[in-house]
Amino acid sequence: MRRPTIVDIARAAGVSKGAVSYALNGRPGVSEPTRRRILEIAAELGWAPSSAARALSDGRAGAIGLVVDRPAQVLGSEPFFMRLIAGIQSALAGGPTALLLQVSDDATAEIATYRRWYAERRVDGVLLVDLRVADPRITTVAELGLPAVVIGGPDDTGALSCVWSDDDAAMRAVVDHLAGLGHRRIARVAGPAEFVHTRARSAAFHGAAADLGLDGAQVAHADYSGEEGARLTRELLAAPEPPTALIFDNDLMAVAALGVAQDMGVQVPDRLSIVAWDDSPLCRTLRPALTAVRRDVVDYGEQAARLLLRLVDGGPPARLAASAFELVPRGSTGPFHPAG
Amino acid sequence: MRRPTIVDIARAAGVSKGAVSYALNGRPGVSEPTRRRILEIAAELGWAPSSAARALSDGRAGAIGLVVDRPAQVLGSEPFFMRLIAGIQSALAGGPTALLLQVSDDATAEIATYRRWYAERRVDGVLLVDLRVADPRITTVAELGLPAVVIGGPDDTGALSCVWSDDDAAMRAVVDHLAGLGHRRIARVAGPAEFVHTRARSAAFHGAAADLGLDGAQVAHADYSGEEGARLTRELLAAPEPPTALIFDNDLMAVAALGVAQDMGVQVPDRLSIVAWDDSPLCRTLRPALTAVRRDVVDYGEQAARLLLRLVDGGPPARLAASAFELVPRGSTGPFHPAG
DNA sequence: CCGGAGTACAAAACCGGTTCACCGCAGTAC
DNA sequence: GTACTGCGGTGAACCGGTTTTGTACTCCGG
Repeated sequence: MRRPTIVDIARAAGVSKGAVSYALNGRPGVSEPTRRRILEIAAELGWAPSSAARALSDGRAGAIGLVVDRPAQVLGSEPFFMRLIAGIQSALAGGPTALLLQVSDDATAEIATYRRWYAERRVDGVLLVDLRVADPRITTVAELGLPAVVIGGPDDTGALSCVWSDDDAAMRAVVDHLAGLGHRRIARVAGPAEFVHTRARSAAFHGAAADLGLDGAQVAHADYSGEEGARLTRELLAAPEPPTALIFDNDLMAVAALGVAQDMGVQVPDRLSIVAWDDSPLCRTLRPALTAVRRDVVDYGEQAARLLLRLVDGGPPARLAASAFELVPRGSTGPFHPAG
Repeated sequence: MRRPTIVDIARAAGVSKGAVSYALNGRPGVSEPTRRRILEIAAELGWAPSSAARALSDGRAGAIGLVVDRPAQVLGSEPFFMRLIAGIQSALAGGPTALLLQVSDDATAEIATYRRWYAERRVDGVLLVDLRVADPRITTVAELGLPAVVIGGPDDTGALSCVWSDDDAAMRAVVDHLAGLGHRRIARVAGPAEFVHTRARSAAFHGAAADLGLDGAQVAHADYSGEEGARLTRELLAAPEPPTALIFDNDLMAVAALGVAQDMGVQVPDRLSIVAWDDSPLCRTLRPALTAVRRDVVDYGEQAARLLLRLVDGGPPARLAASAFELVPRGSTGPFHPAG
């Protein structure tokens, strides 16, 4: 049962290859009856265009690429990526474009992947996630002329298109929320400082704290692991004047903090408030449930993929703001009660 | 800066296309000096073979496909998939094969994806995950003659190759562990019954319980969400003679159980022991830390991808046992202490 | 000195599509 | 009646590789 080609269709219909191609692509050049006959035969034979042949002929790969550069361990516990991918898919669904995924282990390999994909004409464009400060990927894709959309930004993206989420506004909402509950000493346990979104949030954090006249605002950097989250929480709480509220860059570190607080006999939320970044089923499920900053990650990915498709199609570059963050207050935040 | 083709190389070297192809592929047909010259020029020009042209010519797509068919929400909170993908990647790393990923929302769409990938010659083979009872994918890929490796099994895989993990032995280890701590009434909160691995674990669970003469063994099915995990835990614990140990099919439901137990004033592990399936950073991080069943998921994916590559290369079908499960006892399991 | 084998390459066919150039024919304008 | 136009198609070139076939030349034995 060989896979049929347009030659098979042409033979069956008694026309030339070219006519079949016109008919199948809905272009002028064949009469209506002929077109119908060809389409019928194609359907009957179960024909689908060879992606390789089409790619070779029209110079389109029919695929976009995404490289995710985080350790496998971390990836597993970050709901963000899978939801992002689901969103990308929904933008691609039904269309002729597929998603090429690469999970990398270091930034150099990631760059090499982009170069290889470009050289092999495997992708028509790429999505860049986890933007770093002075990210070499920016210059690489620009140099190659490879269409790209940064998921993140809008700073430090060079001239590239991007879809960004307003971390600044979200962070201000969080700090407002905590300050409104009476907190004055707030600490942030962030991801690696090399990520642009980490810096953006830290800047927003300091800005909001300054605006509100909060004195004890401090930032500590971790690697998103529970271990480091626990360690930093312990250190912060052991200080002479410990913070009364902590803002974490992911849910896992917040979970670790919950455990540390329990070990140290610090009641949450009465003696310590906790906020997680990016809401997740886990945040909802924990006791106390975690106050979290939610955004529509699926939509985020969908918008990025859509923009990339337009870009590949020759559309103009753009810098889109994705749907806004939303603060979801839950049991892990509350007024500070010194006496427990 | 056009991407160089072998014609460019041929012109620069003053030889024919054919000679360049021979040289680049290390086949006889060109002299050593000529080969060296060609390779040098190719390197200098930064040449890489067009995947489309190669695919068209040798009938290989240079890619394998994976369809994951779970709701985006669930996917995000299951560390399994990302780690599996990381493993697949490490088998593909350095080679000429890429990974095509599809996140689907229903089984019908998944089947359609396989058919389309086959018809478009987009992939050389596929990986099947989350095997279902009487899974239509099995017959589909068999009918198409599309090389496939089932990640799961070894039952219900038809004639397909598979890489499986010994859920039976793992479950027996868990039940032994709990029985050794004195537990007699054990319940299992499982994933959907349509998954083969769910059934396998349930069968093993009942088998182990029977072997040990445990009377109160029961299984309840959920959808992996915290909500259902919480609901079923509440129901189970509200029974006249509630189980003293619960085994969950993922970590999120176990987290929910922890919360419910806390709400009901049931101490873990003194009055209730909890076991999670597939260890995760979350299990380590929680207080109490969750006793869990660990397996090397990255290796699992790597083995599956390797087997598929061999299959695509004409290798014989195989049914491989992946690296074994390991029970990791932590604070969530212990002897039953009626008096707290 | 000739036939046969082997070497090192050239030339062309092929994979399965798209697209361009051309062509016969009917209808129409003049 | 002729020239022009548009329609509906054919045939071939082309995309960038691989593979097959063909060929010029060298080396060797007899």
